[in-house]
Amino acid sequence: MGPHLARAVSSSSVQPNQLLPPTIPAIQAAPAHQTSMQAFTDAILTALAAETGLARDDLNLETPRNPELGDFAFPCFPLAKTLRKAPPIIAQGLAEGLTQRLEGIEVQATGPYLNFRIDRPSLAKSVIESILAAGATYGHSNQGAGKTIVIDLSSPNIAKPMSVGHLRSTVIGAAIQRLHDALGYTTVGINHIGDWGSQFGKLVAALDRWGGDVDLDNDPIPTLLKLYVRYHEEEEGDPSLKEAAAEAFRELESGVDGPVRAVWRKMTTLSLKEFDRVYKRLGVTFNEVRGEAFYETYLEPTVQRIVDSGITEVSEGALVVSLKQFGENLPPCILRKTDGTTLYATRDLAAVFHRWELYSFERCLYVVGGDQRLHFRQLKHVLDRMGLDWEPRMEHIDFGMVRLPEGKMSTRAGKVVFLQDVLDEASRRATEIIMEKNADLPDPQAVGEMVGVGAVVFNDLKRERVKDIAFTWEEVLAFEGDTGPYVQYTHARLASIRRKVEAAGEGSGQCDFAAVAEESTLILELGRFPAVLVRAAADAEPSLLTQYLLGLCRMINSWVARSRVLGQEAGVTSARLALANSCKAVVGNGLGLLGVPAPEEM
RNA sequence: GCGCCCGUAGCUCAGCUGGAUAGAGCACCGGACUUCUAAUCCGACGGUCCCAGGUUCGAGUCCUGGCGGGCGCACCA
Repeated sequence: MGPHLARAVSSSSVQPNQLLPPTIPAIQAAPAHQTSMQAFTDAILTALAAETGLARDDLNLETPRNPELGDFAFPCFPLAKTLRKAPPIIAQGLAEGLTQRLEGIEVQATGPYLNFRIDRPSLAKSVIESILAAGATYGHSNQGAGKTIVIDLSSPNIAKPMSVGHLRSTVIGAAIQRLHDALGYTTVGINHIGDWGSQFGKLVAALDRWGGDVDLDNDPIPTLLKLYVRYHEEEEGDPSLKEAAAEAFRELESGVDGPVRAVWRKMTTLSLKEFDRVYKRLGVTFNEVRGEAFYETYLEPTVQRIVDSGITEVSEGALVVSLKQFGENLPPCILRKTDGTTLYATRDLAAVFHRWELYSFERCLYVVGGDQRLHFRQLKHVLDRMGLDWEPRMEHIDFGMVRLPEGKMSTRAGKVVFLQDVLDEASRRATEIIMEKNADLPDPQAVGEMVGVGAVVFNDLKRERVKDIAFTWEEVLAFEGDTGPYVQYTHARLASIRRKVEAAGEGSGQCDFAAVAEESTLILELGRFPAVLVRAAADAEPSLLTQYLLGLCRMINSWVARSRVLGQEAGVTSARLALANSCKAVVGNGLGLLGVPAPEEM
């Protein structure tokens, strides 16, 4: 079980504005063992360094496209210049010396490449044993020990239902957090709730005017949404509404704890309660759930601090930081409007200062849509102008928009797909399929929820973050091919194999690793898992993991279709079971990090 | 108008931070369930890697300029 699951507090028990401790890395963090694969690559690199006289860090191994050629390859092109020889000659020349230095690794020069092939049985033994020894922590490490990663994720606006668009920040952010947890970082997941701003003036004013007609306690969010839309519409013909909304926000921001604030507080509480139901289904928890309102008391000091740094100016009545030096057409960052109230940017600056002071983070990742690139660029430029050297640690982890085939989603215009509906439908469809395919399964509803929600989550994490997604029901409800259920199914089959073999009393003897030695592409892929996690975390790119799992499962299913575990010679069954269990561990760990449930049966 | 992001098979996407013959899934076609889950597997089909230059021993990958799509451009969040 990953450290992230050890987080003591779930969002469902969190009150707004409550400060909670960050996650603490597990005491018996993943063993600092060198992964099996690194042992081999290290040996090769050391030998190469010795043979060429070059620094190890300058040498790079790659994987041959064609696995027949070898397990690892070293292209000799870069050496051609310094050695003044043709790459194939160099490869030829190095091969002999390397062969002598490397035991159990075959070296072959193929044209300009040096190809390395690890002795099959030792590869199988080494990788499988190291996976089974690490179990649920295989791929984990403590490389991030002592470093804190702050992740700003999900961040819905209260009084609005979550759309499929909100899923992305939540699911991508949560995966990034789990990846860092697995690598031993201390992580702080912050849900920065949008509960502040002039839009809430409108809502308060709307409730003030028509609140008597509606029942807020029952189905609060759609009710609030309707009020908001109505206010927007009627505002056109009645300018007094606009003034009433502005007045309400001014009162809200003035800090007076009067009726306006009471209404606002009620909206917030009701909305958070609704959101928690979705978070629970997604298996997402936060270390801090904080509204923008939390930073209320930090706004003045923040503005003052920026003013004191001498970079502000008054332009057209507003207090701004000019960013002209970063681009002629770059708009300034506005800290305070003409009427004295603050903006989104002001609150985000207050938040990032607060986070820096609290955590001295290694990175502070904002998992926010790509439509806000300019906003984050501006914030970073402000930090830069203030001369803060930690500015590069603030990163906008942007992602593509979810669009409908007919265009951009708009809650106000009713062109929107609600997350709740997607999860419900996916869960229902999955349950239906289960009852049809696996009638004996005890709790089809529960498993259907795992598979349905898993499909939706996996689908969102499948492609590169920055790519836009055109929402189609057909795609989120796909359960075959490159989908979450495909990976879950692979896991369930492996679990089934283990159950059957154990029930038959087989597979407990000595492993004959030669029996699985030829599955080297699969085994090499299993060995790559730790490196995938490292890269996915560094790039804040969960799709590296989803894509890896899809490829791995293709190999696994192909192998399972070809070889049978049960009923072989004892050493063979044991070895195959060990391989199956290794596969199950990797798939299970991978799914866990993505936040996709890994059912034992489906 | 300016800026940022994206452009790979009919569709949705990979392509390991410049390397060997560009790979999957979906769709379509053909095959495999008396044996550990057929949400699977095996096979066939499918490509001017948007276009034009440039850098390099080598470019889908880097640079420049176009084209197409998306997003954004001071008192919204």
